[in-house]
Amino acid sequence: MSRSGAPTRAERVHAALRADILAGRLRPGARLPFAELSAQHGASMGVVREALTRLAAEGLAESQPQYGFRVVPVSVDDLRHLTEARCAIETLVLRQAFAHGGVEWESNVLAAHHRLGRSPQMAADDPDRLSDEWVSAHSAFHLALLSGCPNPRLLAVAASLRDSAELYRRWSVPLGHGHRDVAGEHRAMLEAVLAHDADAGAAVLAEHIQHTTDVLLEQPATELGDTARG
Amino acid sequence: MSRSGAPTRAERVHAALRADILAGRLRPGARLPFAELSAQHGASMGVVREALTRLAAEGLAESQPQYGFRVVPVSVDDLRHLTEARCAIETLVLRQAFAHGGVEWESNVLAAHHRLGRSPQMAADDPDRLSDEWVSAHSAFHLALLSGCPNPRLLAVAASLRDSAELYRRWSVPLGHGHRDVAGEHRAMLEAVLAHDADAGAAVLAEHIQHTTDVLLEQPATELGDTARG
DNA sequence: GCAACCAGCAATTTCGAAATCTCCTTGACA
DNA sequence: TGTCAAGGAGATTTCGAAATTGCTGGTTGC
Repeated sequence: MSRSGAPTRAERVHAALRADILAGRLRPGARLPFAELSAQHGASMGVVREALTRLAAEGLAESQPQYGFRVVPVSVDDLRHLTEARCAIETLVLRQAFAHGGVEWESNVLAAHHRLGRSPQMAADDPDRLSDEWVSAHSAFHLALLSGCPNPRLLAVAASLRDSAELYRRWSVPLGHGHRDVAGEHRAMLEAVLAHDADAGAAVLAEHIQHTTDVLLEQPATELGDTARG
Repeated sequence: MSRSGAPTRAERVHAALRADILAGRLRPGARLPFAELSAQHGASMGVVREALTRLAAEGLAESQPQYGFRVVPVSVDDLRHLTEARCAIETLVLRQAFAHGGVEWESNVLAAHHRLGRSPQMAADDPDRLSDEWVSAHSAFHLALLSGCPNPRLLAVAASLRDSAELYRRWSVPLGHGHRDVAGEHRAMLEAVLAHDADAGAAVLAEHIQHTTDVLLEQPATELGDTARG
């Protein structure tokens, strides 16, 4: 959005709020009152309004006229739809990456995988929560996978869907802790890339996405239900 | 975004600006100065700012910090990428519509096609410009086609890409006037729907999308070039 | 003659308060 | 006792001006 070295105040608030939502510090469905956010981020209400407007357009918040903004609520149906959309579109993008990606793409994937493998998955202070470092590395690995696709439009769509999924993923991984081999799935993707096997890569990626959702859907409904309305 | 009966001022300005851009009244690359827009729409700069922020997030405008907003520029490369993305994603959505759409879907497509057929394609006052009525009916027909897909996430992605394409379509159709049988392509899609032939429907849709782009790309480069920088 | 610097201007960005609307509480009435 | 209406509190929405930033034109020095 901007390449200048002087980020506007609205951009900073936007980034901070976005991080808060993606990290789960702001619960889905929670209201986002102007006064509180203004004081918290040291900006006027107009600035906060712009940041929230951007978040709403990105699908991370929603606006109800004359009532304010709230973090976008989660729901089982939306998770199903989102998962289906990601399986379809991310595999599509990955196949284009296989078709057009060169040595540089492979190198980036390899590097991102290495960094991911060296990151501790769980936070040091809370073994039930993902570490920020791992989340960052995980996101970077998947982005590296997709970024071999030469079409920025398709890349943007895939990235946007991944962002929305981050809301759900935050709760999925702790729940499925121990029941699955996430690192193995990532390794399988890396091997498919190095072997130039697009079919295998797409299959593993689709399974990877679906698996994360399955873990969450197998949980009692309360896990998703009681956070939907804050 | 809102279902309340009281649209905020920002929403009205947003809708007006969006219509202006999609209709071509605001050229791609043109600056969008606050003072002028404020006076023109009778709203304060803060309101205009929110409207522009939304447009930027939708991909119809772009923001340059400390420099203001401009209508998103067009380019040959972006048109190619956008076309490829639409062919891939819209056919994907259409196939889901075939798989899950019922009688209601078929009826809606039939009705939208009828309305499209009854709309005059070119504006009465200017035979080189599309009529607003036809543009609206055309958009509604394609949306009806896609809306058989039960996945709102996929539908939203497809609709967003169609919006971006509207910027280019505005110039494509007058140029290709006479060289192609748009009505015939639409009829072929309708017949595929009524015959439950997903493969045929997807093929015709992809061809339809690609054809519109080909017409535009065959034109001298000036047509796209001199509007990119206003 | 050319490049760099400085002042002035125009535009965006930011702010805080006034206006408007919604929701909740309180009270009265059937 | 339940229902409805009016009032008040809190929030969002809107506005206009001040502050900041980037650009333009003229001037000075080499």
